[in-house]
Order: sequence, then structure tokens, then C-alpha cells
Amino acid sequence: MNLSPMVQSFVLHFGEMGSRWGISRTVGQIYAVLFAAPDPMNADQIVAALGVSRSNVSMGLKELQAWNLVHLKHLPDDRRDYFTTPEDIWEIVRNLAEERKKREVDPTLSLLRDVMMQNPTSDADVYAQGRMSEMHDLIEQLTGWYEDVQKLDTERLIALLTLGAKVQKVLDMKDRLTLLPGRKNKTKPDNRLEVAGKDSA
Amino acid sequence: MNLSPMVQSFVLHFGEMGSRWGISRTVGQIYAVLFAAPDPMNADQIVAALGVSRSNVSMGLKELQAWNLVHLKHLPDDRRDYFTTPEDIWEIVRNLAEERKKREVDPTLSLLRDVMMQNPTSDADVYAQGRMSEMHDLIEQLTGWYEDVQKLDTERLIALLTLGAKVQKVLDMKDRLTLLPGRKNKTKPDNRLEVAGKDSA
DNA sequence: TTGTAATTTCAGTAATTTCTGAAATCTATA
DNA sequence: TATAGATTTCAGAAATTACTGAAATTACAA
Repeated sequence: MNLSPMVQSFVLHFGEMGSRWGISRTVGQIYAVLFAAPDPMNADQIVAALGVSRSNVSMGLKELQAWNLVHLKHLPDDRRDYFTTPEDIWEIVRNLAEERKKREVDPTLSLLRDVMMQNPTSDADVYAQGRMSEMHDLIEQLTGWYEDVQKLDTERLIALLTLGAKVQKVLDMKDRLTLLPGRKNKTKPDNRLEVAGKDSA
Repeated sequence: MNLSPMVQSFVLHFGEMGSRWGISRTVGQIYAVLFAAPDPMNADQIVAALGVSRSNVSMGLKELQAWNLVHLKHLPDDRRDYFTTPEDIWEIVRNLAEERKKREVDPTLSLLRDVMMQNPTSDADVYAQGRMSEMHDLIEQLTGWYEDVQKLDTERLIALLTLGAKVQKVLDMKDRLTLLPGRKNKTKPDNRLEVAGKDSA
């Protein structure tokens, strides 16, 4: 491995974490080296940096492209493929979240939907189906929120994150305001989530 | 495998997804069977349900306990260990998030902190360090939000999720209100979370 | 204590995943 | 269309991870 100590420790860490994140050591290392590099790199440069085989790098890059984690670039007068990670790291988070949802969540949601169509053959099945239904609803709740948030531009996303749980205070305030006597309360009686406010101020 | 068709399809799916989620097939299946079961199960019952070895179940249960995904129970006049998943599935989500953070995020945060202490030995290192610093800050932002949200009780958490991106509307409303002339504005002046539109409509 | 049921450990094996080097394929241009 | 550079494919090897059965340990009751 042919890297400065600083980058090397970063690369080795990504390699080790790879298995926890569902990628191989080499794929983790390739990603790390590209992330830390100031310029796009081609496959041979990655081979030189990591000391793994050319074919392994080729396969790793394919996988990273499938994950939408690296982008292909071309330099003028150079036929080789160069790769980069997005400059904007929030774009990286968005891509990562999207791909993980696609691979790790959506298939389960789909299975749960199927299972809800089946009819139970015993008391235990009735219970199991109820449990799966709860899981289904919970995942839909989470992915629904995720899809909403994924739509936000980065500035607003950061605002939302920084606010964190303090958003609760804002909601409480909203409740006090929208529930003032004499004001039309547009929320349905048992739905605490409707945002009124279109005629506030 | 000795399970109703409905539970069996659920169990097989969890087994297959296991590798994507960072657990083995057996561990995924044990979890699924416990999740869908109306009552606590002991190791032999799990062996009967899944058709894997007793020792494999023992190891799998150990791992699930380490993940805080199953709880040990004891029945009166029975020395055997029984296992359940929490009834409240939001508790499951909280545990899962906590454990994944601990294993998949915290070590990286720690490494990044270390790397920020080192001093760069080249221009490329200066760039790399900047990049790692960005990654560090982003992860802190996300985990900070996560820790805030983890503190919310389930009801409020659900409210927050249901609101989704619509929270933006509430924020806009809050801004209009807190920035009303004559009202004390408690937000810090350079807090970029203020959403514009303060004088819209 | 002794005996028995329950659980865990662990060495060996099986299964899976990752990696390599060689061959095949693709791509641009001479 | 020939040639050389670049990339991909793929069969087998290497490494890692998962699983089993037997032995060891633990926990409790007689």
C-alpha cells in the first residue's frame, strides 16, 4: 500500500468497517481512497495505492457504481476511466440512504405486503400476521418520513437536523396557537399531526 | 423446518436478508421466528422450528442478546431459558438504531477525530484532511439529530415522522411569528436555520 | 456431594465470499 | 480491419464466515 500515513489509516479503517457495512474490504478501501483524493483516479492508480489486483479493482469499481457511490469521469486525451466521489457529501448521504433502502428495506416491505394477503391457518398465524402488520406499518411510517425528507434541499435538511428534538417545542407552540379559542381548528379530532397554519398571522 | 406457510415465508426472508443486514442466516431466522411467535420460546423449540443445530441456536441467541434484540424470560417451574422480542416494536427500532450506531458509526467518528489531530505531510494530505473533516462534521450532525430524536417518547416520535417534510411549513410559520415586530426574537442572529419568507404574505 | 437438565464452548468441517491471474472482450484510431 | 490500450470476465485459489457434534461447563435439585 502506497499512501501517506494519514490517508492510509483512513483507508484501512474503511476496509475493516466494510464487512459491517455490507461491502468487501477492497470495495471499502477503494471508496476511501477515492473519497480522500483531490483528483479523479483511474484503476491503475488505485491498484498502485492499494496493492490489490487489477481485476479486483475493476469489480470493486463496478460495485461502487452500482451503489451510485462513485462517478465515472473522462479526462481530455485520455481513454482511461477516472472515478470520483461526489464533492457534496450530502449527495453521498442521499445516495447511500436511497440504495440501502432499495436493498435492505424495500424487499421486506414487499414480502410483508404479500404475507398480509395470505389467510392465517391457526391462532398462532393470526398473531404472527398481526405482528407482521405492525412491522409493515412501522416501516411505511419510517420510509414515508424518509421520502419526505429526501425531497428537502440540503439547506433545509440541515436546518431540520440542527433543530432536532427542539422541533417539538415548535409543534407545541403551533398547537397552542392553532387551538386558541375562537379560531377555527382545522385538525381532525384525533389526528394530532395536521398542520394548520395556512391562515396564521 | 416446521412452521406454518405464512411464518415460514417470513422466516426464510429474514434468513436471506440476514447477510445484507450484517447477521447470519440462522440469526435472522431465529429473530424472525421469535418476532412472530405469540409466546416466549426456548432453544429446543427454536431448533424444532428451524431444523438447525442446538449449538447454532445457542450462538445465535447470544448474538441477538448482544444486539439487544431479544430478551431472556423465565417461566415458573421451568429452568430453561425462554426468549422474546419486545412487544413494542418502536422499542425494537430504538435498540436497533442504537446498536448500529455503536457498531457502524461510532468507530468511524472516533477514527476521524484521531485523523484530525495528525498533521498533513503534503498538499494531498491537506485536501484529504479537509474531506475527512467534512465527513466528521456531517456524521456529528446526523448523530446529534439522532440522539435528540432518540429521547422523544414514541407518541411524539410518530408525530414527528408523520409530519415529515411538512415540518418545514411549521418552521416557516414559527419564523413569521417569532420575527413579528415588537416580539423578542430568541434565536441567535447568525443561526442559518432561519427560513426566509419572513415577510411573505 | 451426586446426578441431571440446560447451556456453552470449541475444534473440525462445510459453505460462502473475496481475490487473483489469465484469457476474452471492448474501444479508439492508425 | 489491424493493433494496442483499457477493461471485464471467469475459473480456481485463498480467506473468511457459518455450522455441527461432542465434550465441557454451569445451575440446580435430590
